[in-house]
Amino acid sequence: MRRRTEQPGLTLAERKRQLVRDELADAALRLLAKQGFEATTVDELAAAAGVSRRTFFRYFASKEDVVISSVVVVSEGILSEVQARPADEPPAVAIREAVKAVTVEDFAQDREKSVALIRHTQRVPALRARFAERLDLLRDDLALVLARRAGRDTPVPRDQFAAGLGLLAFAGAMQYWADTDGRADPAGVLDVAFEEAGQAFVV
Amino acid sequence: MRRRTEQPGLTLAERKRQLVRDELADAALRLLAKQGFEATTVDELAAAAGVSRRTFFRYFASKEDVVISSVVVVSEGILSEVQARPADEPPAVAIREAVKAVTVEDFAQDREKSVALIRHTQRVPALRARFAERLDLLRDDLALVLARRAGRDTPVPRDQFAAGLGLLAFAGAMQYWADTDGRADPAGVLDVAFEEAGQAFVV
DNA sequence: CCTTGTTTGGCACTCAGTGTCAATGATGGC
DNA sequence: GCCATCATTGACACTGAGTGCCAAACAAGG
Repeated sequence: MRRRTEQPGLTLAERKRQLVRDELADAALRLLAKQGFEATTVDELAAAAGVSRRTFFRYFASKEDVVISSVVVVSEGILSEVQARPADEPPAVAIREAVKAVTVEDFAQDREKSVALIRHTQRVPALRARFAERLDLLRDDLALVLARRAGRDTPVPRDQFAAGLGLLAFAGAMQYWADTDGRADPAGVLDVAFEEAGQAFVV
Repeated sequence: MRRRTEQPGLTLAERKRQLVRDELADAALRLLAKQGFEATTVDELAAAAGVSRRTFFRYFASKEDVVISSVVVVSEGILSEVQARPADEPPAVAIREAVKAVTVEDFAQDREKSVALIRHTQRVPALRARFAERLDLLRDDLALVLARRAGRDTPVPRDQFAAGLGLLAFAGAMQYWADTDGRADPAGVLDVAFEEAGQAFVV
């Protein structure tokens, strides 16, 4: 049976697993920057991390997933942040502040890497597609969270649209931020993006 | 050299090509309904249309494309409709009416097939992903059209958000319409969807 | 030390997607 | 009617993603 042996709440095996995952993701980013996404095979990705091809697919479901995995982490962060915010806050504010909380800490960590990642996600068609897919799935989850905040157990259209527009603002802000090479203030960019998004259909 | 031999503006070769395309798409829809998307191989798709596997890929770039191709047609329709509308019309109205013009005629044509197509596009993960991808690409194009309508030659964030929100409304309306088995009035559904979308960030 | 459960690598396989080439079949000029 | 030309097709071979399966290596606890 699994046994807790460490304080951080993770077993040794789990931390080892995370180590391999990180190594795989890092190696992927490196190779990607050097030779491009489609020109890099899974074999190379696995070899660069000192692991077999078969093992690669035990950590990531697809080649795109190595890159997109960090987006998944951010997604989950956004979801729980929104959940944690006061229920009487308007959806736009809740989403904006949730995104702010997650990304500001995350992007400042390693700006170069974040910028590179966003760039690839925009420019490589396969990655852009996967990103769109992830945002689409996240929209559903986010709509559900918004519904629950409002006391509903199933989302109404407005929940869907609020979630969707919030994520449009999020993606737009990320893109703009990457376009400034990460020099702009993330929080400020997000404020502007959400402000603009709110005006999208206003005459 | 290519010669025009018919009035409709299409050469014989082009119409033959369209015929094969349609046959392929029809066969795909049939097989899809019977055995599901992932359980159907390209070999089967090609065989069902009486064509070789290699030829299939000369008509569609991927397995998903057979299904998504009709979305591409609608996309192009929406783009040119928006372009054709008066430039002083607010973006929300222009997009709404453009979508209305394209879908109402298109969906009424073959309601059963349209509903089935939307359902598959929602339920099959691979198709849903491709749909999200297409909407994402369409958003860029639509933003550019909106920008040009307003006298800009490159989109500002608000163009992006207006395009994005409009497509959210479009997708939401399609989904709702399919959920009513195509019994609801498409134009009415679209009006409601765009109205709701406009309220997404309103307190 | 032994047992039990997990991780790993190797192998084989299916299937999507692409390049190449030779055969076929229109189409247009003569 | 005949020939040169260009597009379409099918066959073959190949790469690369993703999966199932099994046996070896490796922890961990009793």
